[in-house]
Amino acid sequence: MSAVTINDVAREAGVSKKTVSRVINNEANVSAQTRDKVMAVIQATGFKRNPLGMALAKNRSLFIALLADNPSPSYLQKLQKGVLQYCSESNMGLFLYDCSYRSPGLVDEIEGFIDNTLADGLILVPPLSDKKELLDMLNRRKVAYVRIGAPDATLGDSVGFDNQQAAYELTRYLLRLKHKDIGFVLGHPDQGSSQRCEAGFRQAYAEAGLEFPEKLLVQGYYTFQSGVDAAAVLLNKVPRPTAILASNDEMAVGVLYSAHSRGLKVPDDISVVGIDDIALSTKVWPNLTTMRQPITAIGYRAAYKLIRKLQGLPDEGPTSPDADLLTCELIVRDSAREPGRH
Amino acid sequence: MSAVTINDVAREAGVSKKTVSRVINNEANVSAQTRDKVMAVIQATGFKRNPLGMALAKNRSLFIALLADNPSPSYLQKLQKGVLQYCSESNMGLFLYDCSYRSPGLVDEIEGFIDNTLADGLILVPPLSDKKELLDMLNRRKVAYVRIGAPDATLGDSVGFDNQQAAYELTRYLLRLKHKDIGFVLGHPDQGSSQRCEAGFRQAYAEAGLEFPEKLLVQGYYTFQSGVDAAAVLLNKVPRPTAILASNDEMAVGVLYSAHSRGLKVPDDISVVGIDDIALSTKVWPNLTTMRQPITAIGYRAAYKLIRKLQGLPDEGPTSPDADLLTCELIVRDSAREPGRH
DNA sequence: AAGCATATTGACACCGGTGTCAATGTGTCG
DNA sequence: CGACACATTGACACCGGTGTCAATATGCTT
Repeated sequence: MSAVTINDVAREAGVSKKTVSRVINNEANVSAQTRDKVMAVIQATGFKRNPLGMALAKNRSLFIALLADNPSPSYLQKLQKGVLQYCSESNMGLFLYDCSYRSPGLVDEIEGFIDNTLADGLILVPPLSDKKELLDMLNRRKVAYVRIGAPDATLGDSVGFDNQQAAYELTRYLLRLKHKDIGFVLGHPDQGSSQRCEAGFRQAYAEAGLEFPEKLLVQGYYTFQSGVDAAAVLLNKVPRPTAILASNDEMAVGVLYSAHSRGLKVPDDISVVGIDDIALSTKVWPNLTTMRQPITAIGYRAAYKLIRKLQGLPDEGPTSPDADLLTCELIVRDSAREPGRH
Repeated sequence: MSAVTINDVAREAGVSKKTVSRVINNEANVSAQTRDKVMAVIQATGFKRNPLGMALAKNRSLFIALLADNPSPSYLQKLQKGVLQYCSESNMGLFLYDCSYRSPGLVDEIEGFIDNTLADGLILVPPLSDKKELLDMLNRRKVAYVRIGAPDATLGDSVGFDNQQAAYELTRYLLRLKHKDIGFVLGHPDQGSSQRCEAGFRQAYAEAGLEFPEKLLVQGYYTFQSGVDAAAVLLNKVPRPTAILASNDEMAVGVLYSAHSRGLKVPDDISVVGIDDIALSTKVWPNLTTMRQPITAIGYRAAYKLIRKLQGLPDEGPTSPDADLLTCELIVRDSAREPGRH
């Protein structure tokens, strides 16, 4: 145990606790002489302030929590990494909490979690970040939070990326490759991102003056399995689409799997593309062509926003209104090419 | 904020704080009448005890931390899930801390983390769980921990699974399929598990009365990329091995990738098997034949052991000496078959 | 040198619980 | 009925910090 307390330091330095407190908090109005003396004792004794004592006194725990249900482990992993990074830099602890989006007691469960940990703030991962009842509870309890996902002025701070843009550009890329019959795998119907992706597909078709292939739009749920299932439907269509665009990479990998398992070659027989660029995307063969979402950067920025807010410090990041809508980037790899060059 | 404190409850119920404390801690020697009265007030007010106040008073934070560096995200994900599950059940918070095994300041960094969070105990994921300096520091600081990995009486509590057995059985499976030239991808040389795997390979060959193919033993590091690289070496051998066994699935997936990218068909041209059974193993094509390690169960049990110890309660799990060495199971999927049936 | 503003410091209460110990109340026994 | 064991309860200090405010020291003005 870090046995040495503020009292020990005070006694040793011959000053009051409060003065030591002033020194360790870098407060003004401490004479240089006193400060040096106290600092010397702190150095000598190896004093570290006890976060629990401080938390109790300040009514601020110095912990934040990452709340997630688990659509794509690979995505979460990257996000977590970014969050953790800023937490380390700012000496905040990160709690992890897994919950089930569909659980009926979800809001109560999370309320219990907050009571148990007194986390100062939360980072909400989709689909939790769209859950109105949850946000209501947090607002009522005055728990700070930052949402991962598209900005929505009515829902509070968020950091996300532009799904519509991503889907739009990716569709344009496929159209440019001369694909016309493109199958689309939608995301989870409850999540706003899914609708924005769809809007992006449609926008690209509209701009190209092509009719949108309504029959090739299949529901997915952002999971690997839903990608497999959606592909099973699309690959049975006659004529078969020459390319499939999934709303995230987790599903795109499912599509890839489905194609392989019925003997199709990717990209010779069919092109497959996704959105996100998760670790998984470069572990499958062929590597996935995708729109890169800066997931780790999003996690980092979300933690930054939350912690700065908790500290009462201004957000000193980029100040443009779109600063929290990070941009995507087309990553061309090996899973898509022009059709019919078999 | 959970505005209602123990003082409010005490005032409302007309008893002392201490009596309320007794009630919420289920202590003996409180009259039924008093208990009921206090309980009623607790119900009515929705009182929840403040974990920080309690932590400070008891000098126990009610948090544990999962310390990991990150060899295989998919593995960590599963482990984390098990740990989280027991934490939820026992109302403990779980901190996450990412660190780099190779960082020279690792031990100090972790010591700083402990000072910052006052975590009661740690769960150490390999390769951290084999790091002697780290364990020494934790012992000196009297921080409780449970290691994930093979039992080693000199290193403290651990939960793990029997790598040697896994590698042994998997090798036997390949030999039974009539493979003779099997390439082996070792794990990280610093980790005990890697040596145990190797021992398992050798044991299976020895029992079968076959000479062990020393030339087909290639170093890996438990990462995807190291699997890709090791496979590149093995697939260039003449004659080419008919099967490759990687010491974990993350590397096996790398092998799979390597095989695909040079136009080999799995399992027609070459069989590939791994150990662990992570989520990734069923997202690639073909699905990986592997030895299933009950990763989530290991995480759960590790959290159980740690938390029971912190609570001063006995470990009521299975009492056999091998209780913490969980057994593996062969999962036959599509990545291995008899050689030469092309 | 007196008068005043300002810098420095510490005493003390407080955050929300728990531990110790003494002060009661209650029951049993002789 | 007195003596004693034991159950019940509360007063108070304490865990390790921070906030408030008053006391003292210092510097500047006139």
